[in-house]
Amino acid sequence: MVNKVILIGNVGMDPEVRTLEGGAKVARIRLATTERLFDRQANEAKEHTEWHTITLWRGLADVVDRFVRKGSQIYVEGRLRTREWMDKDNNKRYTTEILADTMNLLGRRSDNPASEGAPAYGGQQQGGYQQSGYQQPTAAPQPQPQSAAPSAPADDPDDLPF
Amino acid sequence: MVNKVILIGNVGMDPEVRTLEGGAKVARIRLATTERLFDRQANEAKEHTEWHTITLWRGLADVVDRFVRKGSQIYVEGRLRTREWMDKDNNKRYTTEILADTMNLLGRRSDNPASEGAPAYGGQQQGGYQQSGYQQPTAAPQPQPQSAAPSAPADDPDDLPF
Amino acid sequence: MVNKVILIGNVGMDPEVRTLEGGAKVARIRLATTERLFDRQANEAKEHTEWHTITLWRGLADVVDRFVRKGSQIYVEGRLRTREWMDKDNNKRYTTEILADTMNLLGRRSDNPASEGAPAYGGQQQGGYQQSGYQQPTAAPQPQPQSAAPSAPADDPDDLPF
Amino acid sequence: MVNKVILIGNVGMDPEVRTLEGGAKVARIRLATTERLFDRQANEAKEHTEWHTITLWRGLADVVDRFVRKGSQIYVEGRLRTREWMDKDNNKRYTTEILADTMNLLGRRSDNPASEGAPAYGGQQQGGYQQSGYQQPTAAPQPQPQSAAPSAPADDPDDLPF
DNA sequence: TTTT
DNA sequence: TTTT
Repeated sequence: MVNKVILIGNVGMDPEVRTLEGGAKVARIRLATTERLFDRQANEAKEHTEWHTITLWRGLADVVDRFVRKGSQIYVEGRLRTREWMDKDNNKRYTTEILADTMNLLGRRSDNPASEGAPAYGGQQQGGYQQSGYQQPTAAPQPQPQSAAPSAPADDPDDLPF
Repeated sequence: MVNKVILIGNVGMDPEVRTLEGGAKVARIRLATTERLFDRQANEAKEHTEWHTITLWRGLADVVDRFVRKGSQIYVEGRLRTREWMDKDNNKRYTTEILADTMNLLGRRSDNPASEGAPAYGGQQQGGYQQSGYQQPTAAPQPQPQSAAPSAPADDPDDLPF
Repeated sequence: MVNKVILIGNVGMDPEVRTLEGGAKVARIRLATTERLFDRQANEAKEHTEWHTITLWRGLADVVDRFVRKGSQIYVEGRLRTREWMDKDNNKRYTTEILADTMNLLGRRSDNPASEGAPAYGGQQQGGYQQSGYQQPTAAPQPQPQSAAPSAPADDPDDLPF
Repeated sequence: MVNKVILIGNVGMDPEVRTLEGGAKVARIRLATTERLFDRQANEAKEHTEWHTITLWRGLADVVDRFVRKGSQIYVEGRLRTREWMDKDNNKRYTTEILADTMNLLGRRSDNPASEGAPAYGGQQQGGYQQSGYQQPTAAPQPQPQSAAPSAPADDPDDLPF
């Protein structure tokens, strides 16, 4: 009932972005998360880097296309998805990936490798808002770097009848 | 940029549910989460119960109305929201609540206090599916107990061009 | 930097539990999370069940051993871990699992398949506390069902100097 | 049973850090999370900034003391905690805060307002490791900027008996 | 009170 | 005010 993944890490290589025949955009990212852990056997600190494959569709793929590069630090929220495929020897193989529901660019805009020589954004306010999700198929054109689309209904807490 | 709350606990009293003039439904729940912690000063285990106020709108409020009762065990995902209000002495006061984005009933259906004398659901499979969110304004009628609405687009991993 | 998985689902088969030569206990669980999604192509609702493999060590493995069975509904918080192994044809293969940091049994105690014919717990209060984590190597003997160990320091908010 | 808050935002002012008589360090941070939402009534996009008060103890307070400043972008994982207090008119008042379990500095080191004129860290690699938690009272000296302490036991997946 |  |  709940299948949630939350990652913060650095992108290992420039993302792959494709457009399907039907017009849907898909992006794939390799993301590294590094943790320190203590090796009980060796009685010493070690570091472990885990590499994640993340798939992003439509609006999120578009944000990736425009703003994510090798080295970008990002936040991803999504779900685990195991795909089944056949290898060259016709053996069933499984690959586990993260299907993204939300993505945010982290750090300052100047951190972003994609900001070098990037489109000017005409000095606009550009929002800096960074929540994005699949929930917004009707997302307006997205001039903001680091952003996909509005995320939530504005149910006014002042209206509360309690 | 990220404001996320994840709670699992027990409902302290029957929820309040209201319908606004405009027709929108709102529900309010008091949820208890209990944790054990170790009191360093006293050198003994203690228990702390935290009480949360959760606001749920529209489809989620409807699920609450039908299936959540005092004693229900639920999963809630949402955001922190601090409301400002004036007390009787005209002092500014603040109240922090959780605005729910998702809610799930936990446990077996028979656990659910709302299941006593509940509508029969015609012996249907009932799925046990429990994801629900505000993202689905177009949610079909929801025959499932423990559920609000479909949660996600079915981007087919088999279509992946990678 | 952040590699977090949060799952709520049902256990697909009785867990495997082993004790290593060094004395450490390990458990492995297969957990199903089911979500409903809407198939855009077919224009119809579908259901997807994702199967997760979860590894739990020491105290958590012990709780699994005693209280988790096929059918149990559990909450798991952990990290993604990809293991590399060689298949029979000497090909490098990868398997992605969840290394658990926390586990909770959900629902009422009577829901728990392990509660049938279970040890009596001497009519004790039994706590019902369900937070558990690897952080507590010094966990006291754990008489509580559904529990591993205290989870948190009791830094007293009343002591706050702010 | 589960009371979890995950925040990513910007620090609104320099943190307050205190040392209690017993020697424990405590820090307090005001953190802003901004989200865009769509106002259904006004039919227009709006922005909402939520301000959170975060309390951090011991090792985390120390990291805050050394590396967090007004403007820092941070990741915080913690729990909701409502404190009761008396106002000047002897009325019971409640304040909800986040008690941090983990904190990470985000962005590149050069982003960090605390890095200006900061201690040199001996030209070291700086690691970029940022997991930190209360779980590690025995943390070794922490030469890394952006870090508190090792986070996890290194249960070796290669040892798995499955 | 932050950031974009 | 819940639950164990």
